[in-house]
Amino acid sequence: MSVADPKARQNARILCATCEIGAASAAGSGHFCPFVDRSRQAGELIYLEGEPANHVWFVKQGIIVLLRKGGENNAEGRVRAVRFPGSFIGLEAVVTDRYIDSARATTDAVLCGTTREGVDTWLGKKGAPARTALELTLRAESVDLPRRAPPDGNAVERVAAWLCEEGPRGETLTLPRRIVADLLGMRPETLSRAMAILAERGAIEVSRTNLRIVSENKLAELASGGSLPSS
Amino acid sequence: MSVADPKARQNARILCATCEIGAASAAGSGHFCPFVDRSRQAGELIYLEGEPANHVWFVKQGIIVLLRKGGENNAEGRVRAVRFPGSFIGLEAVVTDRYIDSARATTDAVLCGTTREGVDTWLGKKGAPARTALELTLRAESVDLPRRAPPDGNAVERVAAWLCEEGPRGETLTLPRRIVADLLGMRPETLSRAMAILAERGAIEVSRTNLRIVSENKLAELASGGSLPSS
DNA sequence: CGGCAATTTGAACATTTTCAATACGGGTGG
DNA sequence: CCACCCGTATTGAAAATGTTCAAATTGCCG
Repeated sequence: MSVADPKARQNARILCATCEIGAASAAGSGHFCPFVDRSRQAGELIYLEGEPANHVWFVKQGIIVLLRKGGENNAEGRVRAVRFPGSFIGLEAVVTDRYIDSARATTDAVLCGTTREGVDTWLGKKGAPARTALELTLRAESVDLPRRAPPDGNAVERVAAWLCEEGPRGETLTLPRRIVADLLGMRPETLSRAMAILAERGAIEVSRTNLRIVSENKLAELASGGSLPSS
Repeated sequence: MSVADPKARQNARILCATCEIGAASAAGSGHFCPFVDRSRQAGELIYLEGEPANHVWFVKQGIIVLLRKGGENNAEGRVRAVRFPGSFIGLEAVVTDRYIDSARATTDAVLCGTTREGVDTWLGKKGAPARTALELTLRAESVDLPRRAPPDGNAVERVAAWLCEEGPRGETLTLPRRIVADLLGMRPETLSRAMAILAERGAIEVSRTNLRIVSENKLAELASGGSLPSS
């Protein structure tokens, strides 16, 4: 079969001489590259979801997984994406205070890192088109909720978790149920049943066209599997 | 409860006078904004996954859903994300030839659009730091496969679809099964069983540590529910 | 060579999907 | 302004699917 040697990309290493970041630095305002090499061992945690986003990294070698737990439940978070050499990780630092995922090296890795201020300077003038586009893109990505599947909790828990996150923003509550169901990785019928249960438990009030959060506490509790499961 | 009026954001409209894009344009090389207003009706398709990415849009008003079908199966694609005023859609045009999602207005909407060349000029010099970062971010995003869930097909179909997309790149084949399972929205045990079935059907060969694609055709067939389901 | 961790396998159980039928609610035309 | 229609949302019951938990296997690393 045509699969390339699996080790090839894993061992590939970006050198400063040929690095896009290095090249960009020469073209940028700073005229020098603020990123500094740093090695990580396989399995090592690079940063943790929710902690202050003080650093941004560029992957030069190795494979990094991004995990997101979203709500406050499920202990460790699930893998959301995989990053290879040539990608940034933690770039959300440009638009948020805290990391939106955890990052962990799955192989020995070489990362080039700099501080939040470092990238801030490196990116050039705020309000420039490319920088504005970058920020809007990162911002959109940071509120995208990872596609949820049964391993993330059952239907009721996922709906409750979603309402905890999205509810306060209030925007998505008017979306057609079919769309919400898609986002939560379930069928409209399942969403409907889950909302009926949340309503029955007094966490929300639903009509066919409206949805009102009655108790954020109850919602949070149900999101993490609380309340008697009953039946 | 504290949910803002649901209609508020939906009817909010960004004006050129206060638009980030407009402001950025003044700061940019072009010194004028290449984006032009265009209205869309609720339900209207804005662009289709896979078609040439000739335009980029900025959402000024309304709610847009992004759908992705990924493989060749499931007819219409599932909602992957929701975009509100203040976001770009179709910005992948900067790094790819074709749209990676379909976009559809769920409410009446006002979009500001320009051509691929338009943004290209607007973004400023290629190789500048902010632009490089933008491109790397978009590229990473465009290969991210959305977390999968049962509505996307059963376990066997999802694994087969994943192998069809990722297999040729070969990079992810070496990832620990537990990580792959997470990405596919299933438990490691379920992944294991699914791969056993694919192997039994002659689509792949698996050992505990290796995975080789034997027949891409069979894989594609199984990805779309083909072959006798048997049991 | 031995121990550990990841993967595989098995069987019972829980959940979700399905498919069909019903009930709404908004929009249309009279 | 009201009756009627149509598509979306809800409900029900059976079937399919995935999860769970435990046990066995295997490969890797020291």
